Order: sequence, then C-alpha cells, then structure tokens
Amino acid sequence: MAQSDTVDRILDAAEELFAERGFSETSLRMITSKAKVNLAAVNYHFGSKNALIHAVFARFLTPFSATLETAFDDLEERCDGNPPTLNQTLWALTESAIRMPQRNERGISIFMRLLGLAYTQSQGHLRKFLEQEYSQPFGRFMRLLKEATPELTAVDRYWRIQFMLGATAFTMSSSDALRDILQNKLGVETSVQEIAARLVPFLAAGMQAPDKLLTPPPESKVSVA
Amino acid sequence: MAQSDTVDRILDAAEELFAERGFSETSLRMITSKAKVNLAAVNYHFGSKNALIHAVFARFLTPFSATLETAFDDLEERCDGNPPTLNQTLWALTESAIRMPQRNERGISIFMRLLGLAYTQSQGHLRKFLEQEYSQPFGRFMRLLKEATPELTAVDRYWRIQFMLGATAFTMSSSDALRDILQNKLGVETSVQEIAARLVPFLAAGMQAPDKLLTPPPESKVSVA
DNA sequence: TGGGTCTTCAAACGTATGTTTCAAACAGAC
DNA sequence: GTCTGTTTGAAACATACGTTTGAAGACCCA
Repeated sequence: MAQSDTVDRILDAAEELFAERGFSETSLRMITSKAKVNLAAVNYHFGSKNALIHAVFARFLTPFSATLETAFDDLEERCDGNPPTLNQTLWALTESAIRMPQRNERGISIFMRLLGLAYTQSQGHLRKFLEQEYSQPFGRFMRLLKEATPELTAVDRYWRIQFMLGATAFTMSSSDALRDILQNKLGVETSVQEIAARLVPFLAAGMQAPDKLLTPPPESKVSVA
Repeated sequence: MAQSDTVDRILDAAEELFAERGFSETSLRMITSKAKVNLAAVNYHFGSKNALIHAVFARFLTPFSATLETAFDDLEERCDGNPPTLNQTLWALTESAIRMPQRNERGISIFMRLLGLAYTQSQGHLRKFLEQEYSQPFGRFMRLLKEATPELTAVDRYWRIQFMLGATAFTMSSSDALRDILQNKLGVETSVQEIAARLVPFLAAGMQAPDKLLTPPPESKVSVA
C-alpha cells in the first residue's frame, strides 16, 4: 500500500511533467516535489531516471498493446480471410487508443504527447526499450498496412507510412496546444476523438494518393530545365 | 576576419550538434570544442546559449524567408488574379527549401531537422523568437492555403494544415535516419528531393480528402451503439 | 514484544552545466 | 612604436543535476 502509493505518485507526476516539458528538461527534483515524495525514492524504486522513463511508458503501453492485439484479432475475424481495409486498420488503432481506460480526462493527450516525444526526442535508450518491448503489435500493424495497400510499391508504402506517423505523432503530441489555439482563433472546442476523426480520413487519402509521377511540380523553373 | 571566422565556426558546430542531439542535450562545451574555439567565445559573441540558438535559426531562416517571398511573388504573378492551386503553393514552398544555397550536402537535412526540433522541443523562447521574426511569410503561406482550399471549413482547414505540418516536420527532421533505414531494408537510395516529390502528393491528397463525415468508423462497437 | 525487512528521509557526493572574470594577445590608426 | 579597442584564453563562479549514503522510521510476522 505505502509502496504502491509512492510508486504511483511518482509515475503520475513524471508522466505529466514529461508530457509537458520533455525528458531532459524535467529533473527528478521537479518530479519528486510534484509527487510530494523524497528525492531518493525515484532511485530506490526505479533505479535511475532512464528506468523511470521506461516505467512511465510501460504503464500505459502494455495495456494498450494488449487492447490493440485484441482489436486486430476482432478485425481479422470479422473480415474472415480477406485482408482488412486501410480505413478499418487505421480505425482499429485509433479506437484502441481512444477507448483505453484513462486515469483522468487529460489521459489521452498525455498518452499521445508521450508517444510523440518518444518518436522525436532522440533518446536512444527509450527507442531501444520500446523496440524490444513492443515490436510485436507494431510489426502486426505494419503487416496489416501492407496488406491493405497492395497497389503501392514497397518504397512508396515506406515513405507514406512515415508521413502518416509524422502527422499523427506531431498532431497528437501538441494536441493540447493546438486545441487551445483553435479555441482562441475560432472559438471552437475540440475533443481528442474529433481530432482523430479528422486525422484518419486525411491519412487514408494521403496513403491512397495517386502515384507521385502523376503530380509533378507544375510549370516551374525546375521541371522546365 | 578573425571575428567572423570564430562566429561562423561556432554557428556551424552549433547547427550540426543541435540538429543531431537537440538543444538542451547539447552543451556549450560540446559546441566550442567541436568548433575549436574557447568556451567564453559563445557568451562573448552571442551573449547566451539561447541567443546562439536564435542566431543559428536566423542564419538560415532569414535568407529562406526572402527566397520564399519571391517564390510566392512569382507564383501569384504567374496566376495573375486567380489564387494559386494547392499543388502550386506546396511546390513553391518545397522548391524554395530545396533550392536554398547549402553550406554542404547535409544542409537540407539539418535545415529540416532544426525546423522540426523548433516545432517539437518545447523551447518557449525559440517559439516566441520565430513567431515575431518570421510571422510574415508564414502568414502569407497560410493565406495561400486558405485560398487554395475554399471548399474546406475553417476548422477542417486548420486541422489538416496541422497534419501537413506534422508529416513534413517529422519526416524531414528524421530524413537522414529514415533514408538509412530504407537503404538497409530495401537497398534503395533516396535524395531529399525525392522525399519531397513523394510528400507533396501525399499532403495534397490528404488536404483534399472527402469530408470526415463521409468516412466514419466502419461497423464497430462505437458507431453501432 | 521483538527482530528483520522494506521504505523514507536529510544530507552529501561528484559531475556537468551556463556564465563571468580578468589578464594576455592581437588588430589597426596615428 | 605606442596607444585603443577588440578578441581570445585559462580559470573560476554559482548552480543544478542524477545518484549514493547511512541513519531513522514504518511495517509485518513470529
């Protein structure tokens, strides 16, 4: 009880601060004082700051990857035999993320922001940790994408997947800020669910765009030369 | 001569290290030792580490924004009266970036990566600096996008622009790594120009995707309930 | 109640950071 | 050649960091 309380308080504080400020910009002292916990508790319970970062990710990524696996199972069963479509695959992922049990209303934003940070902040140890812990659902998602876009060459698919990941990671990682901006500019409230509902069609359309050769630069100095 | 040599050496080293490792992960000592320059030189010439970051951005962003303005001038002149299309606008931006005079062959990658970092690393001072220095070309780009997509609602356009920025910033900011991965996986070499040639159609297609209501989640627990 | 383990705490450790200091070296003008 | 302002240099500054220490406290089962 006492232990898990301290551990959870540290994880909660770390999660929030990491999402707000990034990893290297967040010190253990910030975390422990926000968690109202002694500084040494982090090293006692987790061993190091890097291990704490891993624990923060594991806490939401492990249940998420389980949810995702069953969502993919359901999807493939429903399609029995036929490969799921691109839209179905993207929605399976999106819904798994959205429907995850949240600790609080900002849960999804934090979750997304941390994923985005993991992708962009060049923390070698984190990338290695995520790769060896969660390669299975990631690989399965990639396989589904491949089967859903048989018309693409491997190279085209590779780059378009990167574009999709980028659009998602960036948007979600700053979704709070972007929502605030929109609120100020147009007076519109937006939920994470609505962002996802706009993102998925954008990604699907980009993924299925006509071949690059069909839309070269218009009459310009480059193509004329 | 002596001064500008030291200043440039600092800027070169800082640019490269910032692009490689991020801002807070790069110390002044790393920079000065890579530049073969005394530690105090940074504070002497720039005043502070933050000011150095600003200088790094200003060195490539100022000529770039000039190039971009004339590219937009050319484009609008060629279209006389009519608003440029989405493709034309995106290509004007892309070509301005690609055709910038580079200090070396990695110039574009560094340029892109720094822009991506500016977007993701939550460096308040940097965002403020960029906003007040380069709001004009950015605003003009936004205006062109708006005129090129009159069919979109303001809210839809807002989000789709964020998706575009995300896909671009992310891809370009890790373009070196992504190119290496592709080289290892499929044995394919890719230039930054080719990435751009694939990215623009992806973005244009996403931007012009059918309305979000037309592609709701397929038959799933959510939409059924 | 006592003994052993797990947990907390205040304090200190060593290292790295951004910044400052001030004397030495240098430049160009007279 | 000397003087003036600019630039470099080695060293130190204060501060913040992640981590370790060892004693005090809390807890649980015998």
